Amino acid sequence: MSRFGEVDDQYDPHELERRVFEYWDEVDAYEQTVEHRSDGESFFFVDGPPYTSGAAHMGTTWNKSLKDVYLRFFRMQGYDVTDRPGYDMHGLPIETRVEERLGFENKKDIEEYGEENFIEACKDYAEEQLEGLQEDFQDFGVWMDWEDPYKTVSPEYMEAAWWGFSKAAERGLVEKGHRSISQCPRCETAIANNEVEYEDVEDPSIYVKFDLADRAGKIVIWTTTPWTIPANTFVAVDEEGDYVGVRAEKDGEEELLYVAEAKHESVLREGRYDDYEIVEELTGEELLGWSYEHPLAEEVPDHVDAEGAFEVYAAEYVDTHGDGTGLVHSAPGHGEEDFERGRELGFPIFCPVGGDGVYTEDAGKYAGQFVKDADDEIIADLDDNGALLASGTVDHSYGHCWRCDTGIIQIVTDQWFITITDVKDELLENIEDSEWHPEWARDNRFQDFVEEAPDWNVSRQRYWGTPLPVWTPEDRDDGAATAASPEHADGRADEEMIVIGTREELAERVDQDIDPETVDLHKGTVDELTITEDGTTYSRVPDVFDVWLDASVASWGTLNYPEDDSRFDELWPADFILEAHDQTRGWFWSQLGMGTAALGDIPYEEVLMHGHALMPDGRAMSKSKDILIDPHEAIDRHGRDVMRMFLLSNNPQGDDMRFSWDGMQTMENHLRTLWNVFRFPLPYMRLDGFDPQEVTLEDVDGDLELIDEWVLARLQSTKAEMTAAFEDRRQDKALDALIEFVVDDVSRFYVQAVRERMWEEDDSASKEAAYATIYRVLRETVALLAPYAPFISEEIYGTLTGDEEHPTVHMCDWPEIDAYWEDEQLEADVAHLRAIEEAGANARQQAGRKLRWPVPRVVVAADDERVVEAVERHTDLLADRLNAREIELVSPDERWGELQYSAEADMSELGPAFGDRAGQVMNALNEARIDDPSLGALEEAVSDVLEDDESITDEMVSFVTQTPDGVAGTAFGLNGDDRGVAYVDASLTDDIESEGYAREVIRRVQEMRKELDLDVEERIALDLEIDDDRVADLVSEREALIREEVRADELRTVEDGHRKEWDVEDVSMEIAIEPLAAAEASE
RNA sequence: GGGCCAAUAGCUCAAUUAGGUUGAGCGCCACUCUGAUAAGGUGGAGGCUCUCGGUUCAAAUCCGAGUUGGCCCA
Repeated sequence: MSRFGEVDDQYDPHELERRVFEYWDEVDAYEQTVEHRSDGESFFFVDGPPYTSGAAHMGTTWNKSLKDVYLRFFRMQGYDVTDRPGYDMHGLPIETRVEERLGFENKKDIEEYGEENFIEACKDYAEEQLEGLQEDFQDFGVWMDWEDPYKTVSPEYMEAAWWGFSKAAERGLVEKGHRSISQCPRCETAIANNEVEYEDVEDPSIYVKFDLADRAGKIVIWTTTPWTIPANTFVAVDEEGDYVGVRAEKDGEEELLYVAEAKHESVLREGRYDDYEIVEELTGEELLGWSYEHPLAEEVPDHVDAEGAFEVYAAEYVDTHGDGTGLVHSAPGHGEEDFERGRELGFPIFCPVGGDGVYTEDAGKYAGQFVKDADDEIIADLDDNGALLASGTVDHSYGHCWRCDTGIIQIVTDQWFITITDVKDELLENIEDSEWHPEWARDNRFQDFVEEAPDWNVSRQRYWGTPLPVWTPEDRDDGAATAASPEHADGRADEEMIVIGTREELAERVDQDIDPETVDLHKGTVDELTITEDGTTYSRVPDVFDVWLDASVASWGTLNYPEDDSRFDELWPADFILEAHDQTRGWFWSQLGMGTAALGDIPYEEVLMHGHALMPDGRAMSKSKDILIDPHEAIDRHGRDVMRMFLLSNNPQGDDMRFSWDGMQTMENHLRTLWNVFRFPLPYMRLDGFDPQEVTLEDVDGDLELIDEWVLARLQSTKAEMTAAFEDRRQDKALDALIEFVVDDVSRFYVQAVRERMWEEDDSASKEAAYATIYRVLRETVALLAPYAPFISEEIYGTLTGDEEHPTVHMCDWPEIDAYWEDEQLEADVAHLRAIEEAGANARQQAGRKLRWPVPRVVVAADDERVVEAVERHTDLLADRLNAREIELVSPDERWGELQYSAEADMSELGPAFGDRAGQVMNALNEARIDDPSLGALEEAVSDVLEDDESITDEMVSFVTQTPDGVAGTAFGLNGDDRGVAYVDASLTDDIESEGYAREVIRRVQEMRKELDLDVEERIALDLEIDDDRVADLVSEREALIREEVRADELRTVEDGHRKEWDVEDVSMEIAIEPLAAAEASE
């Protein structure tokens, strides 16, 4: 780009972004930036891989924008940043999508289609989705290594998963277990607890009476899963709970029922008993050992038959005040807690249900039925058997498969586990080694989650995943999970298993001949491989890994470790990761678990945890319900920089972000302001041939004016504030600081103040100083903005620097604070002056005097010395900004005449002094009006509310001036504290009217010049006719001023020019102008 | 059902680690200004600080119990 070249009049994000994309491509901006930092200190960032189903939504967009802003920031700070993006491409979600595409209903369809074909289809689908995501991310302006993303389906990445798992196995943390798990009966696989999604559904709610075997009466249980009754093995009670025996009467018949004392009324109400009477009070302990009869003993002849079954036992999971009856039907073949307790009690694990949710032959009468379909029949049978006390329905939340939305069932199957509960202490210690933003996410939420976490079931009975690298002896049944295999009830690891860690090891040990360089590790290939050692042949366990395991190894998978071990030692663990809060149960957790199990360490040092993107009305976005804001629409409406700025202006620490079109518009306005600030000095610099390399700020130091020094001081404190905010991981606060600087300080104040210097036609030191100042300000501002809005920053940078600096702004260093230009006092001074100016403008408006008209004087009544200092040091600047002929200062210990006073109360003083009457005293003080600002006068004015011995002290009040007639006054303050009052004396003199009218004329001529679209330098002839003779005289006194300002070389009658009638303060004027250039050119 | 977080102007958020008369930006309305300006300036409307209790002379702030939303867990 050529320096100070012509730029668009209007900020046009789409055209600009298109140009910048082209430019980046042309100069290999990304590659050059990476190369530029290749000698820097390493910074290891790991990308949490998005799942490759569906397009980028606003949440993903926010996430990637956050990553981009921090990676760019770290780069600008000099780090050599690892920025390899990743994609999570295996797993059930993709399988279900592909099943939908192919019209499959269940696993049988897949088997018929062919496992290998299905895996191929899944791979194609994932790659297809990846392309879409990748295009989106690039389109958002995110700079990562798009040429070489890590993919969880690549051989080297799958090897990283194998390696991690094998390290965990070496540490004895891998075992095959016979456990109660959540099973999706449609997908026919176990799913992890964190894949279970809870939804409100209507289920049966039944109360069942179990006949006691060796005594009179019945115990009553409650369940919402009638289909688990066939597997009932025992009933649990709370040992310390209170229970009652109730003699209940219905239709003339009496029954003796045992339930928790706290629940007896509600249970009897459910059973619609006519009357009842408590006949016995017992503790849970007294119920222990009571035996009962299985209510479906005949229907399920193969039911549990073991010593001690069908008796009452104590269990911790019983609550005598919760739902139900205080007696809990327990089936170790189903529920997780039942299973644990059943195993403690040494019961066989009876689970008459297969992985597809269909009852097996063990279920007797119900064999072959899907369990949920059997509920009605079971309820009817219980009723027939006289065991049903009540039957209804209940609305409650029940677990569903996260992908296909099928209700899950709890069954006991064989699964492979990483027994992270064995290293729970280590996990909790490792958490301490990580720094989280926000802190509470680690100390409360994550720690709680880890403390509660059960062993990690890593096996899935599916196809599209990383195969378990486990081989077991062929003659044993270690295959896909089968229900009910009581012989494995101890659930310990198989001593004879072989766990393979790398492809090389695989090639060495398998019987078949394979090439480790080219072997694909998916099921299609590895299922065929066997290992024969010491006369035993081992075959592979057919399961694949839980997809969370894939992502859990990203910290070394990103480095292609173990295949490539060149960087692992130097880089691992990750310096920084950044994801949304749902990842506490996901990636934050799986990485901690895997890192600890495999290497004994947490794989990341710093976590930035952001929230979710919500709809403008606060609802969660949901693609399936079509409740969403599409990032592409946001870009279409406002452009990429604006969308990024909006997203990045939100707090990234834990809080959710509400999308807002207003917020987007605001950001566009800010960028437009920046654009205007940027393009304002360009024509002047171009005209004067300003060369920032020749004329640096340091060269013009002696010619800098106060306002220049001030804006430079503000630039230093803005950099300090931004750097601190970035280091605190609050890029939103950093952006706020930058916007305030650009919009408030540079655009509204500095540029307003220097424009006249830039208009000067002759060369001047002051103009050069202003050029150098604004150049430095803009040059550093675009560097500060670059991580947020990389496109507009690039264009501005290119226009400012031409070929003199880096090819791209993103190679710049993060601007450092230059102590030389720091000036806190000046910043504070100007803050005071701006407050006074603002008050003065207000007072002017009250007095009906426009800024264009000078006023004879402005009186500043200062409340404190700091204001006095500021005004004394910068009187001229203040007079200029307020267009006042004179500034008069009234110091704090003086009074300006003709003023009245009131008092403002300070509640922090009144409170302790007056107690509960403080409010009353405050009101009296606020309403008081006195001529003399003394405590005595004030006390007199509020004497009604004061008691005899009470007085008002200095600390309690501050006096406030009341505006006298003829002068308008407005209080000014800083940070909410009053610092004084600015009074504008708006009286008129001939001289003032002369200048006022002259300025009115100038402004109208300027507007007419603009209407003709004249160049700034264009000379004109001016024709001015004013009806009012007095005003005409006043204006003619300022003829020279007018001619200079509007560049009127000639004052004469204009025949054919641009002519207009104006009404100025009720005086009508006729103005005509004509450019002289045309005439000159023709001569 | 449990845990964590949030709740302040129409919207987004502040309110100085530890109570003291609730503020800003955006949006809206009116007026005004304009040779960088789809800008700017001034004013206005808009708040039982989610509810109910408690502590205190005094609570947006501290404590307790709820309500709503988000996430997590069961």
